[in-house]
Amino acid sequence: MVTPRRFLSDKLCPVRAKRERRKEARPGELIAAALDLFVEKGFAATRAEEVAARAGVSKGTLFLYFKNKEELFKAVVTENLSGRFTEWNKEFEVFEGSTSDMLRYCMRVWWERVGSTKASGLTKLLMSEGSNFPTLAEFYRQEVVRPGHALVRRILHRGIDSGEFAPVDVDHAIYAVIAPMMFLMLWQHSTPMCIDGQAVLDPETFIAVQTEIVLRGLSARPSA
Amino acid sequence: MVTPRRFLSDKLCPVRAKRERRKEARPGELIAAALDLFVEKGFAATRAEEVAARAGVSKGTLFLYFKNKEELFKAVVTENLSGRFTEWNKEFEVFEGSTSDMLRYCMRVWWERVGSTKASGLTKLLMSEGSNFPTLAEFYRQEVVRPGHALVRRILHRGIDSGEFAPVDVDHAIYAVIAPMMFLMLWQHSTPMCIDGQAVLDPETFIAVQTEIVLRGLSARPSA
Amino acid sequence: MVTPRRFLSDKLCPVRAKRERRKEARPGELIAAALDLFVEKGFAATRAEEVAARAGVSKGTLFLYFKNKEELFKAVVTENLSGRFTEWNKEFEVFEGSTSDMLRYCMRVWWERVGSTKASGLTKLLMSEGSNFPTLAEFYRQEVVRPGHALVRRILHRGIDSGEFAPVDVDHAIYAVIAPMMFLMLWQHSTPMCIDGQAVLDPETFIAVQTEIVLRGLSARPSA
Amino acid sequence: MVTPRRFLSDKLCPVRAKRERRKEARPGELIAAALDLFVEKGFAATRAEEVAARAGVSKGTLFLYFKNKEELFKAVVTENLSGRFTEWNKEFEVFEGSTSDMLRYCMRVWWERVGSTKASGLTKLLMSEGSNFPTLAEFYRQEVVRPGHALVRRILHRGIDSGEFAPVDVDHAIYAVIAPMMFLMLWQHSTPMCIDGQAVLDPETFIAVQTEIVLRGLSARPSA
DNA sequence: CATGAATGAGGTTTCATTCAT
DNA sequence: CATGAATGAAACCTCATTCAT
Repeated sequence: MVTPRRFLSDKLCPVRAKRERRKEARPGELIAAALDLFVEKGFAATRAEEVAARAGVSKGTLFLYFKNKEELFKAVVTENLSGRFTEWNKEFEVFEGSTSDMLRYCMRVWWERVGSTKASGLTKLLMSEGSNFPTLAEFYRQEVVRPGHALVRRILHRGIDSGEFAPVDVDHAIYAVIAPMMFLMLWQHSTPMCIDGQAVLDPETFIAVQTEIVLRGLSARPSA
Repeated sequence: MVTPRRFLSDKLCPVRAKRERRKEARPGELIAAALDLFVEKGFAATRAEEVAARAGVSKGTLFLYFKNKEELFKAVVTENLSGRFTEWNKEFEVFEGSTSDMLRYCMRVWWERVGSTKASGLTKLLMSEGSNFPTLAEFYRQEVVRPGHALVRRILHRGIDSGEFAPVDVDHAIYAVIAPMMFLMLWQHSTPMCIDGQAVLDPETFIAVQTEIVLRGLSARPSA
Repeated sequence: MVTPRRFLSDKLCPVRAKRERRKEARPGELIAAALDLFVEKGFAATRAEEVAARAGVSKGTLFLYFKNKEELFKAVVTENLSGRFTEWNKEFEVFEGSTSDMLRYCMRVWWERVGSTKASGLTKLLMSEGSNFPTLAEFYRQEVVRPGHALVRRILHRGIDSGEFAPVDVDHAIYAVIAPMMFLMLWQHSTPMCIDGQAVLDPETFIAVQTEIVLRGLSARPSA
Repeated sequence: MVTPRRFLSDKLCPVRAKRERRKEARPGELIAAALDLFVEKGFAATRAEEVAARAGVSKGTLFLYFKNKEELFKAVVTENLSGRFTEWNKEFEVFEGSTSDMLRYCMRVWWERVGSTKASGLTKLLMSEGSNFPTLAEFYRQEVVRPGHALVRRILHRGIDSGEFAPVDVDHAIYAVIAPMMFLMLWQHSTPMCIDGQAVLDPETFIAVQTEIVLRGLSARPSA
């Protein structure tokens, strides 16, 4: 993220200047702190100063790295969600095996890398506060929803093309795949709603079961 | 929408001054306006003055009827959610028929009277902002979650006692019933997340399908 | 500025409620305080809270009457400068006498009602800070410069049409009239530049002398 | 623009390292950049970092050469205005010819070396912001106003002593000489006030005309 | 009862200045 | 010498809540 102009002298001086190391680490630390707080309290209720404090810097420093709170939020989304789609797209390009396995793999990987992490809270945040912050909502749609849908769409097309899946309206079928993910994300970040905080839903089982249901629904050969 | 406590006396004295009737209607109008705005923008982002304006009164009047914003919110919850449990409990006490039908009826009635109304936005609100307003979260748990769970628990016990349902851990099974409701409420109030606002999920079908799935899961006689 | 809804009851109660009287007086008090401070310190250096304090109210009250600092400034300009042009235009429409006398009258009246008052500081302010606040500069151009030029232009045209003035390029001649005004305004508000604050320039003499010079310059009959 | 104090040694050692020359040029480059920005935006609105950037150095470097923004401003004034008085004083000491010609020369030279340059913006700046920065105002009075007045005063005394000028109160007459200069400086840096930015006033003509007017006014022999 | 003027704590953002490297 | 990361005081503006009328 930062152009390391001192590459040569760094070689000569392997113990990089502490200050400079911090400088490169700062954006990441701030983004991490912001992710925590945004997920915990929402966008509006998170105070810039608190993010800075959690990252161990002062108020002013935050604005040294991010023009304003919205840009900070966008960076959080980019770092934790949209930035990963290129990697995922590549994985799926080289995937060999049935499309059913591909979808299973997709769901599992999503759970491991997003659903079960704090990043899933960002989705909930957008659902709650999106209408109050149209800029953020639009950014999220462009950077996360659109590529996410595209990824799922590709899988569905692959299945249909190969004859594994019945030919359905892909644009609608997408939601059958995404709905369980959405639900899990919401559920996870709404535990305060459960009395006594009982953990009742086993997410991995839920994902597995829902995946099979969806697959059966999509299958070209109707289950007997 | 507001329980008219003086209904009878109104009948006896039909010429009651219009102004006085307005006076009695005030809290209800404020609650209705508040419901709209809370659901639309969330608790924190809703300004007291806007609620008052939508109810056609001045800012000061709002605080005449409700000590503060939190009390207003509690009134909204009471009026739209918790206040209805007594009525529902009664309905279910006199219900005759199989427990499966009872559950089907429960789900349908919930959808008609809550799920499809603005009141369902309150649940989403609590999920989003609950952690920022512990008092409200606690109030909601006591007034809505607890009686809601109790209602479902009673249905499940009835089914188990009658042999219709397999004997399961009721405290956990509750969530199987509630989860689809929760999901629908969240989904409904998060449409901005969908690209192009495609309406994809038919709520009534969703409820029906999920109900049958749950019933099959609960059934004492394993589906062949 | 405020619709007095209580006209009748005011009649019955001639000692208007103190609070309400204040309410109607507030904008004016705030504008007066703002004029003082803007002229004294400039736009950027004047703090909103200080304006409020000088008007005897708190920070928040200022923003009750003016959306933001720029709107406050615009109100100050409107109240003290642009609002007066309609009155002036009328005066000049009914003016009888030579155009030379009309111009003399114009200059004298300008000095009495603007040049010698704090309002003249606004012009200096715009000259200094206009480029930092393009919105304000544009507003001032539309609301003050344009009608001011129009007024002078009309006088010049009248003189030319009547044969008193030589036919000149009016758009340029305007500046011959305005320049002495501008200079006086700047001079007045820049006294700190004079050592020991010696008052050296007698404004009324200056205006009179400059007026005659301009008149001689405009005259149709060349001075012998 | 910067007085190269090491000029001679540079000649003796032409191969002096470029970096060192830069080092000596720094203050001058910073002062030049600061002049530009101060004149363009004013003192308060000019950001230290922007000055540094325009001079091609980092923020820290600026404060290496100038203790703070005020000292930087003083250096700008010294370099562009007060530093020149010694040179001018010398020129006038050796001036031969009538005092009228001396005054004409003075005005012309002032226009060429100050009035028409960016330095003239400093005067406008002080007029606008002087009251917000008393230290700077005082500095300017001591370093520019005082020697400027002294210069003019000497010319007037010379004329009176030689019988060319009528014996007048010199302290007041000074302003007759200075006023046109001030006006031009203000006018020049306030173009945004003109509608459509019409250039109307030809400065050199203005200076020439005003000079003659002043001379006639000062002359010992009343114009016929 | 009803009003709406007034308050002031609290949040975001800017920028001169310092100082470790 | 030079850098630029870090600081924190200060300014603008919002809004829940109070209270005189």
